Amino acid sequence: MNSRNKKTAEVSDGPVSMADLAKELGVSMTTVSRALSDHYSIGPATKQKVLKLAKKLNYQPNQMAAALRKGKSKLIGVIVPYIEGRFFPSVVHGIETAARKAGFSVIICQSNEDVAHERKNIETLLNAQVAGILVSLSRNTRDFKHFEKVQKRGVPLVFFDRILEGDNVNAVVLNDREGAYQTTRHLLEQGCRRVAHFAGLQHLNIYKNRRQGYLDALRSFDLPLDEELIIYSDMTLEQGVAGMKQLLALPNPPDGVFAAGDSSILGALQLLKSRGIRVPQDIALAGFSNEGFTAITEPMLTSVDQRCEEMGQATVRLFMELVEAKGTPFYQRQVVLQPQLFIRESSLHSGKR
Amino acid sequence: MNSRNKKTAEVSDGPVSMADLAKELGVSMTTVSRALSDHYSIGPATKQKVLKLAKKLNYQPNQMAAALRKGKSKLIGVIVPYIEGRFFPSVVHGIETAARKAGFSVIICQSNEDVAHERKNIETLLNAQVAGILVSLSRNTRDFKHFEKVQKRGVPLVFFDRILEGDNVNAVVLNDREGAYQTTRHLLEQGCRRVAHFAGLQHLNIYKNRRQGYLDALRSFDLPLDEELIIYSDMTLEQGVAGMKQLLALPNPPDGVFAAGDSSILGALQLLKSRGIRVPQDIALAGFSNEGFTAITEPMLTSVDQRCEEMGQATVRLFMELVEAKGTPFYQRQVVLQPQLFIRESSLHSGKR
DNA sequence: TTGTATGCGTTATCAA
DNA sequence: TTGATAACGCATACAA
Repeated sequence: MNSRNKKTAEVSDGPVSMADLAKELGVSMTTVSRALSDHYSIGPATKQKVLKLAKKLNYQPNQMAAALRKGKSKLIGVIVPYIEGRFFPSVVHGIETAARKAGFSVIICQSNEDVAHERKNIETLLNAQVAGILVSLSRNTRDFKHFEKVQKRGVPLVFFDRILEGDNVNAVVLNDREGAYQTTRHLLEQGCRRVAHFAGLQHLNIYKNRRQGYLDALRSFDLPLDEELIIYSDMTLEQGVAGMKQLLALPNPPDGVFAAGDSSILGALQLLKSRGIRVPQDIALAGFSNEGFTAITEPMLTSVDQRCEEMGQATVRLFMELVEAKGTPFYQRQVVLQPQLFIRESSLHSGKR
Repeated sequence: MNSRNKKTAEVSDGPVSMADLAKELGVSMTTVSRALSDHYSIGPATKQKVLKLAKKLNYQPNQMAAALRKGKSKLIGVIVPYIEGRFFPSVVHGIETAARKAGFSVIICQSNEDVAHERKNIETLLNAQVAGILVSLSRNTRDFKHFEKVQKRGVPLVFFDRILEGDNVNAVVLNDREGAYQTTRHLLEQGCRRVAHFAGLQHLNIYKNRRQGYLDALRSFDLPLDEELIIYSDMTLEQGVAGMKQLLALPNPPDGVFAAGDSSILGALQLLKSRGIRVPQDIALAGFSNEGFTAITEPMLTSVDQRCEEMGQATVRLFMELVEAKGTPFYQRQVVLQPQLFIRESSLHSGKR
């Protein structure tokens, strides 16, 4: 016998189970289960009866039990390097919104830019029986090993933004190359002839591609590549300051800078202002990410928007496709979002150069 | 018989269960369970044996099963109005970090500033058998009803930042009143004598308390309260612009503004600059939240830091206390964090006024 | 169309 | 110190 006495019409709180409904109605649990899950073989009358009582008693399915039984929960695991700045919070926002619409909840994990954390996160999420894992790689992730376990278990895996290229994976990315190309071309079209580039870690797809786009644009203008105009760093604000100093110290300084990140271009702007160098007249600037502050600085900073929300939504959508394509063994898809260039004062001038 | 054949020394992927370990070692599941959960009644020898094999076979406990059995998972539910700007992402960052350290994962929910969503979030989290719920209220939450179910179920509930006052709840808040008091006093000490206030929705504790702090400071300087100097709004940037216009149109405009939010003070700054009014010489400004952009504007904006990270950590810590105080029926605690005023150019002047 | 019985992987109760 | 066994709540194969 059960420890708590079975409720009849009695108002008792605590979760109502399918067994409770079955007992109350004098039917089997199977019937209740079928009614609730909209199964095909069930009489419309019984179904209504069950649903009505379920509503009346405020029945709430125990997700854990269902998950245990099915080996899959209604949880989606998300791994991001961190939750700060504009990009990741916005993507997570998009993911959460889209996931909830599809009936999933979202578990958040941070890798703290560390592959060891990332590995642990994977374990955690698999133990939680998540229905899928969405991940943007930590900066020091360089191989795919810890993700193989996920695939072996048949858990849908979607990468976004920071991915390992070359591998056949499902991913949602921004067309970083195109964004960088457009931005650099824009600077050239404004009259710049020596455009420098603040580049990020080149093993990350996003920074590699942004550099490529920069190079593409130079080539399209038949301009030579000058390696001393490319400064590699983590692109913090401080490194932007330092990079700009370095560029100004060149015998032939640039007349424009395209940075693969906004913080560094902000640093550059601050340095230039402190030295009385005019932006954009003397040196034009453009960044990447469309951070909130780009519309606040003076002059306002030209930058590339990464479609954070859309990326989150697209990632969930791709996950859903994987869930539905269950049968298809090697469903593979890459979604590429188009960046949007926001042209602001820092790169606009009246074409005197 | 099982569908998949029991592994012996065979290398087979797929999760290893306690039963697998038991079979392999020729002991009972109970023993394995005890060894793994560090139970007291188990021989050190057997324990080691079990742990060793567990490590070797990379045993991973199925959290769902444990959760189902115990009625509680290792998941913490977090409900925030949205995941954007500086505050909520940072708090979530702090929560996630602290929670993971304690062995919990975090499920994120957004209420989208809507109490109906908030109700749904509660249901979702309860169905997921979360071990606790941490919540910062939506702006239109005005009663406590939907949280009673949580308490009835004995699920620890901690509010942070935006709370319902008066009720006996567990909460972590910033001392908003003190922060506002310090900031306003600072403006007064700088020589301001007519300080205006951009106030937020007064049914929210945070904005009510910030207004109180403002009033406290005026009183401490024996200054009269002039209601036309208090502008109520949602404190967006646009409303900051509009509010500033309204203040300038007064027969006797203010010489300082303290805003309960940074966006609105930014709006004010932009308007003042566009009209050639000097900040801080003509009008001094100070905001609240210490948003990233406050250190970027010209002049840089004085603002109050809300200790986002600490708030997240403190909230998790309070949750953990509740878990441990399981026995104590009416454990109640409020944690109050001290704000930190960052004084920047927008409020500093050489004391000529 | 409905019901019976079993198992998902743990933990807890009781007995040995 | 150990083990056998029964739940937790749900979903499904199979029988009726």
